[in-house]
Parts: sequence; structure tokens; C-alpha cells
Amino acid sequence: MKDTKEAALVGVKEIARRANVSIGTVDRVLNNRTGVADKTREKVLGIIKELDYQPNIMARRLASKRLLHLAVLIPAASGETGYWNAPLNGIRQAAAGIRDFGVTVDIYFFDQNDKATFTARAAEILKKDYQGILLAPMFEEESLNFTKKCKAKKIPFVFINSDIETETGLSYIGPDLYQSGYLAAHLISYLMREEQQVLIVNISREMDLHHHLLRKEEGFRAYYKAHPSDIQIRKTDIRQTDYKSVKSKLHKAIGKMPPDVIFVTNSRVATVGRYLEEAGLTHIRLIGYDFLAENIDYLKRSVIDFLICQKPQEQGHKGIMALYDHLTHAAVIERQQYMPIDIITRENYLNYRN
Amino acid sequence: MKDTKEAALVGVKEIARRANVSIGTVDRVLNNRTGVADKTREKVLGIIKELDYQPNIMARRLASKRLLHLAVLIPAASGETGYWNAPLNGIRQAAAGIRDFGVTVDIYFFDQNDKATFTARAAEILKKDYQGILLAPMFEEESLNFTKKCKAKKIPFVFINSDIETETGLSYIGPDLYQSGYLAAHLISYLMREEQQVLIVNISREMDLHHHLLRKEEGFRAYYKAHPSDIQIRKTDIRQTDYKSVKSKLHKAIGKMPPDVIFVTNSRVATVGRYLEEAGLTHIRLIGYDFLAENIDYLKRSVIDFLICQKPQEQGHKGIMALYDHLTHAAVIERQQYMPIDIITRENYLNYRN
DNA sequence: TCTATATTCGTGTACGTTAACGAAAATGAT
DNA sequence: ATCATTTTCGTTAACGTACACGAATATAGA
Repeated sequence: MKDTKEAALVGVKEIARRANVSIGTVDRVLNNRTGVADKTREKVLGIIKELDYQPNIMARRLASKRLLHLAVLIPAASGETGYWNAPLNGIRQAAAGIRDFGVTVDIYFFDQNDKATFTARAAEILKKDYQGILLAPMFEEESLNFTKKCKAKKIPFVFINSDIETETGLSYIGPDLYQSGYLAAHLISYLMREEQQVLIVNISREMDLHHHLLRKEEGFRAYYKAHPSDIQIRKTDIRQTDYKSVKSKLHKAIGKMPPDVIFVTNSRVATVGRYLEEAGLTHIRLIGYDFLAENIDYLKRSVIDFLICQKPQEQGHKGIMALYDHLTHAAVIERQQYMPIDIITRENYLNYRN
Repeated sequence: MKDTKEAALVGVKEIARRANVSIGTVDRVLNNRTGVADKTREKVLGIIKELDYQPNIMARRLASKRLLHLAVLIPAASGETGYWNAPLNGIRQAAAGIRDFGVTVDIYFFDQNDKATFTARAAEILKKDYQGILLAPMFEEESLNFTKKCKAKKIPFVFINSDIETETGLSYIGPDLYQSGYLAAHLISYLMREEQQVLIVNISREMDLHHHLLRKEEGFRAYYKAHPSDIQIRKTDIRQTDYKSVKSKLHKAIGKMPPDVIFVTNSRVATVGRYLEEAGLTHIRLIGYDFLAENIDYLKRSVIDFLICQKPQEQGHKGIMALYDHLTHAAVIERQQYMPIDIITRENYLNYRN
């Protein structure tokens, strides 16, 4: 009926006493340093095993002056989108949590629209010597250039938010884009009847790079390949992210034949929501991405029906912890850690946690 | 561009130096013990705030011989339903995480179908002296009886999974039942067209007690009150939980006029799924609760369309941590901590985390 | 055998905090 | 003013481990 876990209370002193040596020698054995006779080492080792000795983490960290320096390279949260605030929060939170364990985390921000800043920050990072790096590899070529140097210096790195699958980093932590598109398609299939139409909207300045969106679209289309139906899929790419451009492009795309559902492949869905509201088209179902204030606003007002979100904050947290676990207790880290795909509605956004 | 968190190289010593007092005094104000003049206390407090001093948890735990004993009182995971395994896991996980901080967690299990076991375990707990208690107040009267005694002994307690709103415990951590029913209704509204029918199914032995289910039903119906439509809501209560009983009751309830959607108000949804499959009624949409193996099975096979889940494991984890935070750093704990309401489909169950 | 060098080991201090003990200062009573 | 109390505060020894320093012992070379 009761479930108690007994804690152990033996320390180096007790081991030393039983082995007839000093705690210094025990310490040497424990951290397998040099300078202890084989015979002695074996005796101590035996007692350690016998007592099932577990070093006291607290005392160890307190006494050890070994520090762990981590670097983070992510986009700055621009005025354009606050998305990166969330991962940043997670990173800060994780950093605070392991600060007492001698870990420092330096964060370098680059401009999402300026490759040069990425390269510059990356160079800064390489100058200092960090023992682990967490980065968002937004620019493929520049990122590979950077990770190549990391590998040369034997610095482990973790990708966050987007992956470069050809690169063998320690881990990728982020969304499963394809699957989230697939999920969106399934969700939308519930919203539509025969012969209705869905419009895919990609809003992004650099579409070629952000195959982010394209992966989602792939997943989306894959669903309908797996579940054939006679609904129609239309699509429009919008390269200008300001409202006026989006509005005119959207107006054209919708034309005289309004779709029944619109699927926006990223967090810009609020912009579309604004247009639908202004155009009196709120009967069109709207689905998009990310728990951002402006999106929640339209969600509350039933303009947006669903938001899909993949715990950006937790991504940051897990990224730091992956490096920490790997560097301190040599933990085995999964190569790909996909975040849950959360579905947010106006009923559950209140208690949603990033 | 860089965001360094200045590692707190400040300790009591530095504070003492700046305040012109000894570390003993600093310690006294930190742990707000008695025996320090108001003027001194304020000065020290000021410096602490100014330096944003964060005590080193390692050193603190190492030096302090204070132990914290917590008790947990929850239902045993019966063969009937493995639901309580999840909170239990969360509790164990939290316990393991803070074990090095001198916290022990004793878990007492009672039989969900036997009030006497609850009372007996509660009495055992009161005999020892725990400094904090986490409990699932399944039996209202017995629970209130218990918490009354806890209050008399000034032992803080936290409710998990279900609340007694009239009781002023430290916190309630669990689902928002009403809201999850409301969400289910919204979800279902997407699945139905005009004049279609939805069947609410409550499967539970003791319906009067488990107003769990009734709260969900309330939320469900509230949605349709707020959003009038001409869909029809039917309902059936099933008091026997074995498959045969459920089958016959279901057969009767469905009758010659099958509903278009079935909403099962708890984790028994797999049983309904089995019936639908056997009866060749899988075209009926099915929604229910909880991330259990058998439910996931039907979800995968598209018999169940949606599962609603409220992170049972995290409930246990947060429950323990709430007590810990409150008792160690006197943290302010929110009175009600509703868990997120997660929507699980066959696309996202793989990466779902309880 | 004696010194020179290497190997093995013990001692002591430090890490940042807690808490017991007792000294100093303030207060109160006579 | 004196003594007894109380309040305020400083000193110090832990907690369990890491690591530098140097002492003791063993090994090698002459």
C-alpha cells in the first residue's frame, strides 16, 4: 500500500574508512585520476560497488569549479513577428534552471532577413570557446558552413525549429512540418462537404528558402492523396507580408468563387483573418499556425477556427537541456525530437502552454 | 546583440560585505528568521534585491539537514482502468527529481470503489507527520473530513484531478471539466450538418458521485445553448461498465435511428468503439476522453475521431511541485491550475506527451 | 648504499549555505 | 547606576566533494 524510496547516506568518508585510505584516494578512484596503485584502486572500487555509492550531486557541483558554456544562435523577435520570443523564453527558463549547476548560456541574435548577421554572429561564437551550441539553421548554406567549423572544433550542436537533415548534428528539436500539414488536412476534411473548395495560402518573403511552408503543404496534399475525395484544392503564394499586399493578392485569389476553407501555412493567419473580417467573409473557415496574440484575437472572435501550434517555448527549453544532458552525464540524445502538434480552439487557448 | 545572464557570482558573503553585516545576519533575513533589527533587515533586503541575488540551491541543500516529507493519497490503478497510472508516473517523476533536495514522497493508494479504504489510508497519513499532502478527493464527505484535520494540524494540501470548490486548499490541479465538454461540443458542431443527431453516452457505475461526467455534459449542452442550432441531442446513461452491458444498452439507445456523432464523456470510449466496429457503424463519428492504449488503438483505426486529454501525468507532477515550491521557497501557488485541454487525432498522438 | 626521480597517498582548503553558540548591544527593572 | 533580560549580531563548524600541495614511499641508477 505504501511506496517509499529509501535514500542512501554513504559518502567518500565512509568508503575511505572501510578501505583504510584517505578520502583523497577515494576521490582519485571515483574520478579515475592517475596516481593510485592498482591494488588500492581495486579495493576502493570493490567497496564503492558494495555500498552502491551514489555521489552527492549537490556537493559535487558545489565543489567543482568546472563550468559549462553554451551558446545560442537564433533570430531576434522582430516587430514583424514575435514568434521567436517563445523559444527564447524556453531557453532562458532552462538556463535559469541549470545555472546553479555551473552552466552559462549566451544568446546571440541574428536578423531573420539578413544572412550577413547570421554569419557575423556565428563568427563571434566561434571566437570564444563554447562547449555546446544551439542554433536555428534558417540559412542552409551559411548554417552548414558554421556547423562544419563546429565539427572541426568538436563542439556539439543542436538544431532548433528547423532541421538540416543532411547534417549530422547532435539533435533536431522542433516541429514535424509534414505531419502538421497532414493533420491540418484531416481537420479540414471534417469542415468540408463534397465538392467544396479549400485555399492554401503561403505568405512569406523568401519562399525558396522557407521550404518550411512547402513541407506543410506537402503533408496537406498527402492527406488527400491518401483519402481521395472530390474537394478542390486551390493555392496562392503571397510574397509581400504587409497587409495591403496580402489584401490585394487575397482578393484576387478568392475572386468570384470564395473557397469554403482557407489554410494558411504559417503564423500570418491573422492577416488573412483581418481581410476576411473586413470583406465580410467570416463564414469561410480559417486555419493557421501559432499561438500569437494577434492570432488568438481572431480565434476568440471566431474568425479563425483552429490554430496549430508546436510548443515553441518547449523547443528552446529542450534544446538547452539536450546539450546539458549530453555534455554532463553523457546522455544519449535522440536525433529527432518532434514536438507535439497541438490544436488550439477558442475553448482551450486559455490554458494552453507553449 | 548578446544577451548574457550575469552568473550570480554574488553570495551571502558579498551581500554581507556591502551591508556591513555578517553572513549570519544575511542568512537570518534570507530565511526570515527572528533576531534582526528592522533597519538592518531592510538594508540587507535592499541589497539582495539590488543584486538580484539567487541563493545557490546546491549549497543550501547541502548545508541544510531539513527534510521534507510529503504524502500522496490517490486511487490505485485498477484493472478496470489504468487512468491513475499516469498521475502516478508524474508523481514518481517529480519525486525523483527533488529527492536530492531532501524530499521524500510516500504514496498511499485507496480503492476507487471503496470509501472505507480512503478513510483508512487517510488515517494512516495523519498518524505520521507529513508536511504536505496531495490527494484526489473522490469522496466528498470523507475528503472534507480529512482536510479538516489537515487544517487543524496546519498541513497544506493540494487537490488533484477533481476539486472540492468549497474547500480552501492550497491548490486544485486538474481538468476543467465544464470547458472540456464545451470544447467537445464545438468540435462536434463542425462534424454535423443541420438536423443531424448527437448521442451523449455516460458510462459509469456511480453516476451520482461522478459528477465529473455531469460537469462535462453541462459544458456540452451550454455550447448549444450559446450557439443555437437545429441539431438534436440524445443521451444515455450506462451503469454497467462491462462490454456486454454496454453493448446491449448502446444497441437500445441507438435503435433504428443511428446518431451521426457519439460523445462519450469519459475514457470508456474504446468500449463504444468496439461496439460500433462490431455493429458496422463506423461511419458514426466518435469522440471521447483520455490517452489510453485501447483508445489510441481505435483512434488509429479511425473508429474514434478525436480524443480529449488533460495531461494526467503532468497533473501528478505539478501537484508534487506545488507542495514543494510552497513549502520550500514559500512560493505563491495559484488556487486553480487547469490543465490544457488537448485534442488528439491519429496524426498527432505519436508525439503526444501526457 | 646513497641520491635522484617517479609513484602513491594524506592533508587541508574551498565551494555557498545553514544553524548552533555565544558575544555585544540595547532595553527594562530596581 | 547596576544587574537581569532581551534583542541583535558575529563567529564558526558542519554538509560532501574537488583539487592543489606536499609528504611518504617505492623504484631506478650510480
